[in-house]
Amino acid sequence: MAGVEEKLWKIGELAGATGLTVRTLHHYDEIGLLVPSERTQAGHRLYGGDDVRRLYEIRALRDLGLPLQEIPAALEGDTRATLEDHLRRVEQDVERGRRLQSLLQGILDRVDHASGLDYMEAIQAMTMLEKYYTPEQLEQLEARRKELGEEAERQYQRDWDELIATAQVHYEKGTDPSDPEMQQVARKWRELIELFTGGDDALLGSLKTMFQEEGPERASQGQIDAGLMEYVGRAVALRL
Amino acid sequence: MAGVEEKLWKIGELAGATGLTVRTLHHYDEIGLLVPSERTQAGHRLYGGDDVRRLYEIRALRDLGLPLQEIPAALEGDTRATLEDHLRRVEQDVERGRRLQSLLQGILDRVDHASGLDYMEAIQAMTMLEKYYTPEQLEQLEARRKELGEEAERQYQRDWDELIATAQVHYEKGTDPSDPEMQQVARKWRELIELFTGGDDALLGSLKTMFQEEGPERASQGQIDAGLMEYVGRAVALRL
DNA sequence: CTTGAACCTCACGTAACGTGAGGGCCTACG
DNA sequence: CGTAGGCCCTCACGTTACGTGAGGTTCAAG
Repeated sequence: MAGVEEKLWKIGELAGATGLTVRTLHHYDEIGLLVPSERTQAGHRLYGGDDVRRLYEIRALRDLGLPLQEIPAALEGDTRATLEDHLRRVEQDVERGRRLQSLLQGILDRVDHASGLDYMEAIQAMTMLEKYYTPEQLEQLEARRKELGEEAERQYQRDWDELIATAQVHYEKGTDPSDPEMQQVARKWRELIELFTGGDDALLGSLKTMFQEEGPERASQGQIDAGLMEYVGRAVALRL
Repeated sequence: MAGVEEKLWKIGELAGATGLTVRTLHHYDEIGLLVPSERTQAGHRLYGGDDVRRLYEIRALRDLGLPLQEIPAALEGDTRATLEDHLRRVEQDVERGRRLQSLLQGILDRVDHASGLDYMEAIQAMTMLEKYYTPEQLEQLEARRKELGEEAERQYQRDWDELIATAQVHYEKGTDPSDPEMQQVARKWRELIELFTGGDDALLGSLKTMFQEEGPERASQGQIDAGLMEYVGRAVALRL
């Protein structure tokens, strides 16, 4: 079959035919990914049929998100392993993205609905929540919040604000934890927590862990200090 | 309060305290993100309380994946808009990642189970499927394949291979489409397609569109050429 | 006064090209 | 036959968020 000249492509033609840019083909040449098998005397690149076929394969793998560096290996038989590795990376990326997404969503929601909370506080808060609650628990909380609606949530926030203020007053006055008024506070306290956890003991556990490890100030966004927490803790424990 | 000197941090101390590297702080200085408010005579950087607070905010926003370029805006009041934009980008990334994930998974599955299909063919095939089927339809197909199990799928492949071979023979012999033998083929053909679509008309529609726009050769991975397709089409349409 | 630690300023490398800058080659048209 | 486009060539810098030396200065302890 000598004398049968196959078509040779100039770089611009090949670029036009494949939808890639001339610069991209230059780049592939530079890094040795696709070196045209011929050049004209003037140095112009000429791509043969094998080059073109290789380019189509390169583009297919690139479009799958493979790093250019890994494409030669994939074209020489390590396809399976290369693609499996890549899939694992993609899965991890997606997972990270999802966590980030719910984190951001949580921050924006929190700033919308919580009273007087600025962005940095909301970010701190959500970051802490991500640390102590599992993704499922966070979804659970999110779901119940949506179920209750915005008004109920604002009311819930107001109830807490008021309850904490009342407790603070008793704490400063030195009211005994067993005092009926303080026990009334304690009952309401348990009730609000129950409303939050929805009776889920795992959620309650995560909440307690967070308060223990971060301390009441951070866990409550500065609403409850260590002294007040300890005082309320005693009243709640009495269960009179 | 004059004379009350607040603590000034040297770059190494600040790096150690925040978990960042000295190089990172250098970088933030270079790009103007965090310029230390003081320097010693020798040129050593000194960070004041305001600098430290700003750094914590910077780190929080950076950890949310915000580009450094957008952090100044976020720190000066455009927080909401910046975070919302960012959330949208993250959502898009996750979506792209998910599509890519199912594409890769599909390719690997296909190479595992389809007879004699190499990677480039599998990639071509999956890319084409992604073009004609909605993500939901792809999930649906995936789900049913898992439901049926590997053996059933291999059997399904063998059934098609055999049926196409038989049809090819009749096509070449010139058997009339209305011939009982060919009508037998046509019934089996309808049956296998029904098995594939599970009776879902939308799926059937996508399949037909794919065969029309890509042509039988590409859509069938080279198993069915235009002539055979037309011939079988006539036999199937008869419904004797 | 001398070290060793900590600090400084360049400056290159990373991934996959985009975007000129400055300069040859080729072909059609006047 | 000269020239104007059009296509080609080779640098080489810019992008993102730093990592990693190189080479030299300053600080704090002995």
